[in-house]
Amino acid sequence: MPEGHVVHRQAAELNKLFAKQTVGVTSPQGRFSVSAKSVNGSVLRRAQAFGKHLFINFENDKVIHVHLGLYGKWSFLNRTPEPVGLIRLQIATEEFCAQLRGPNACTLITPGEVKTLKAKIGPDPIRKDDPSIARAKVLGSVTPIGVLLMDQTLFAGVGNIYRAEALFRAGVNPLTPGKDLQPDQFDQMWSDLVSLMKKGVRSGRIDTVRPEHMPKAMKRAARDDRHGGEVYVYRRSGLACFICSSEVAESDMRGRNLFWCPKCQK
DNA sequence: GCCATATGGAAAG
DNA sequence: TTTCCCTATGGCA
Repeated sequence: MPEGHVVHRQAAELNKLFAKQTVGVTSPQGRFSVSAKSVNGSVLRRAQAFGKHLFINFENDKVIHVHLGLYGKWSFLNRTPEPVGLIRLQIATEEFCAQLRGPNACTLITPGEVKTLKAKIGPDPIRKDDPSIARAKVLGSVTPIGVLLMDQTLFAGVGNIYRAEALFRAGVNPLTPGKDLQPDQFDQMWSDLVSLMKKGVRSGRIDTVRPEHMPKAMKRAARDDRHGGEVYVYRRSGLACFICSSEVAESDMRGRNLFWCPKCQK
């Protein structure tokens, strides 16, 4: 259940363990067996992340495309254990093993399909992509910025946590139409996402609380910590805002949980 | 044991 | 706009 920073870490981990090596590729669960066979025993060239999409390149132009969706998960091990649970894809050498469970997508695709997919992925803050086209679309859109931030053609790799936190840090109400944003506000949020998400790649956590607010954040209830970092509003509904002490709000936005501070984000 | 929930996205209606 | 998919986990009987 990752956002973009985790996918970039997973690509790096796959490269560290397997790049340029001959690997065993299997599908203990069976659902990916036919495709796994076609790359089993071949050389894994490299893995790369674009937003939340992962591409694992093998020799002979074979590519496995993985998207974790809500439930997908990678495990990295320094041995190959007996399969536990439903393992869609397993990549292994004598030394290391990577296991993939519950992905939204795990398919063998052609170079043409890679191209089509990549063309649909918007600028990724972690890749330092140029956001100017997305910027123009956002600043001309009547759609709420809270919805736009989840649009992967505009902000690749941003998920529900980074959305909530970037909006909070910018002091922007999620319902604000894109066209009502000041251009400065877009630029500030974009550069904020770049630094927050790159920090996330380094640490493997989502930490968004500024140093001056950390004392309050450290006193939070344990239940807020499920995502593994320190945040202002994500999953903190009903609790006191670290800045103004009013209750953090929660609602549904296009089928996803939305968190924000009604006072700090007018 | 059963049920609700989750950092997502595509397909169906 | 709603439904569906995929899996693991935590809370509660």
